[in-house]
Amino acid sequence: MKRKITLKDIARELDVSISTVSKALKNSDEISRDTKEKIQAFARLYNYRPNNIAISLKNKRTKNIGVIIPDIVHHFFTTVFRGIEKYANGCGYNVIACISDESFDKEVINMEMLANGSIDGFIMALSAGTQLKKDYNHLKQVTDQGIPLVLFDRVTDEVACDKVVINDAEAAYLAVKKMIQHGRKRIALLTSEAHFNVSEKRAEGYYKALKEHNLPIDEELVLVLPHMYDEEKISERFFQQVDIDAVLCVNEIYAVRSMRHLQNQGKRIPEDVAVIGFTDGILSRLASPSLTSVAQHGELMGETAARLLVDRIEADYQDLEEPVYRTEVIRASIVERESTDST
Amino acid sequence: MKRKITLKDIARELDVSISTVSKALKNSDEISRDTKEKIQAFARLYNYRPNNIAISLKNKRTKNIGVIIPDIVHHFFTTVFRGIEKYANGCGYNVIACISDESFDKEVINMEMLANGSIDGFIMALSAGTQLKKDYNHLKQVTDQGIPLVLFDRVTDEVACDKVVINDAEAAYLAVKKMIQHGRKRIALLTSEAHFNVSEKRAEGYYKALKEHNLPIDEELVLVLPHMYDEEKISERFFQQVDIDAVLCVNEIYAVRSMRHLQNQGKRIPEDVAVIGFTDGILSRLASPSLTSVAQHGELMGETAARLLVDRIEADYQDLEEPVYRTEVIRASIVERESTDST
DNA sequence: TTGTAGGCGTTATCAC
DNA sequence: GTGATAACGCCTACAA
Repeated sequence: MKRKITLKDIARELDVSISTVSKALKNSDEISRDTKEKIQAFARLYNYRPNNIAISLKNKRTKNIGVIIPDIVHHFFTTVFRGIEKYANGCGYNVIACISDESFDKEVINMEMLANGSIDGFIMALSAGTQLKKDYNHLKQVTDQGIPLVLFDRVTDEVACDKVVINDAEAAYLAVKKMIQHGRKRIALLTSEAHFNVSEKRAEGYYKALKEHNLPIDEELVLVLPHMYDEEKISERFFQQVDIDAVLCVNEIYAVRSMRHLQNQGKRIPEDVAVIGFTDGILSRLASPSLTSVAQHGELMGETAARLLVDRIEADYQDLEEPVYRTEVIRASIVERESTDST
Repeated sequence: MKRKITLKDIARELDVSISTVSKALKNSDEISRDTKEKIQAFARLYNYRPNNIAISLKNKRTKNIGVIIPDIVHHFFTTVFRGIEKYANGCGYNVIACISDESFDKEVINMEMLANGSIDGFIMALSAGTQLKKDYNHLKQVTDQGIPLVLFDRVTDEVACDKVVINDAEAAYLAVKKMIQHGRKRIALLTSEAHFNVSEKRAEGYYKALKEHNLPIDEELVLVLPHMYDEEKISERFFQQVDIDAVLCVNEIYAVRSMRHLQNQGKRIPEDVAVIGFTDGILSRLASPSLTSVAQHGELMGETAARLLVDRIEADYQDLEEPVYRTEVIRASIVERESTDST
């Protein structure tokens, strides 16, 4: 087992000083050709690699990005993560991932863990717990220390930082509008509890579309599903009770499940009921009928967030004066499949 | 913007030496009560946190684990990741994630990036590219340097290290056997190219079950799907040509797609054709009919891998002599749903 | 009880 | 051309 070799080791072996070795390996022209060649050959032979940790300490930058997401099982976060990873690796950054599990406490712990020198900046989506508690002190502490932060998807106005969001309200509006234009009149909304602020935005778009087309707003047609609790049964009962000809669901899981319940009741999709979901993931593609859905372009979102962050990290050294924060909007698009009327 | 505060800052402000501060914050009883209280109060006020990087450099351990997975969009890897994260965080470790994207080159680059001091150990599943190339030098280099490595799922005998696998062959065997016992006679296998060694194992179990029950082995019934290339069309044609009463698929995507093709041909599931998939993910649960599938217990797999790794990392300091590597087998189980005959 | 000094691995500055 | 020195932030054996 050959241990890691350091500059010091090389210096000792070759009987030169550490700084000579350092310079030689950087091909500095302060060093004679002979010495450089000797040192470089030796380094290659022993597979010398500079120690990242030491470099981090010296440079006060780690080339690591901390990512905190609420959940990794949801397709959307997974694709965002992938986008971040892709862009970050391209710039020579590693991605340190933490999962808050929708919990405020875990989010705080993870942030503190990473903020003490492990990373150069954060990318995160707020956990449900945090949104519920409306306590953003851990975020403020981080930004106060001058650590760049980019929020995506689940954001808040309370924290000054760069943000990446999708035009949730508008996308929902367009989806509902599309169904209305195809003659649908009784359109249900399946959403999750309001403290997930994206759900709120999507509901907003839903209501707006109804109003604009003079359709009555019937709260009976809106189902707010509790998080992780008996969702299946509740939504099944819901569909037995309401009389509808279309549904908008705030994620693809709800949408696929809705289709199942409706089909079990003998309804045909899309003839009797049209269905649109959010998150254009694998579920939407493989469902039968395949699901029309709002693509959130998670990978692009991740790349954008990573770009904003890296920009901020690398600019930080130049101007220290009151930064102007940006909010980038990723435009969602509707992918039409079999669960809605073809145009 | 209050910058990060260091021991040195505290020492200067309070006019004591750095080591006094260090000791006081560790509550050493070398330091007088008075001094300790003064220092601790000050540290709390300014929210002092030791710099992880400096500690890593000093201790030569980072409390980071590097995880390299081929893909994060597949449900299985996601759940494994989650398991790793869970266990690791519980022991105070962070998880640095890299995605090899099934590419040998990216795998090598990621490993090198992390091996230079960023992490205390690796957990990984081999990329398809690596399995195809059969070049494991990057893994050997890592283990040679004394960095602990745990392989999971996609492993190789060529590298001496801890491993976590599932009993793939046996699970496939049991799945096929179950279908045979229900009277199925013409059982197809949908698998992926052989260099994904798990596919090979699963095929092994398939053949074994057929042989044991004296069913003819008909290569016409085995479809090897190329990776990412026209999978959909190829499998559709396959189902049009063969006459079968059951299918085993090596993942849930294949399985759900198979059901669709079969249903489109007017076949009823499970009456006409029984279907079993691997990976008991959300697709299996939400498919209609819901899919009987082989649960790989990814989260448990991740936890197990993390446990092996942490054990190894923390033992490393005691005994340096030829370690005995372990291979843990996670037992897959069959989750019965609607796509097979109920017992 | 407190402080000094050396070291972790690297780089940058400056002297020889 | 080469080398000594200091510094990044922290820890600790040892000296005072």
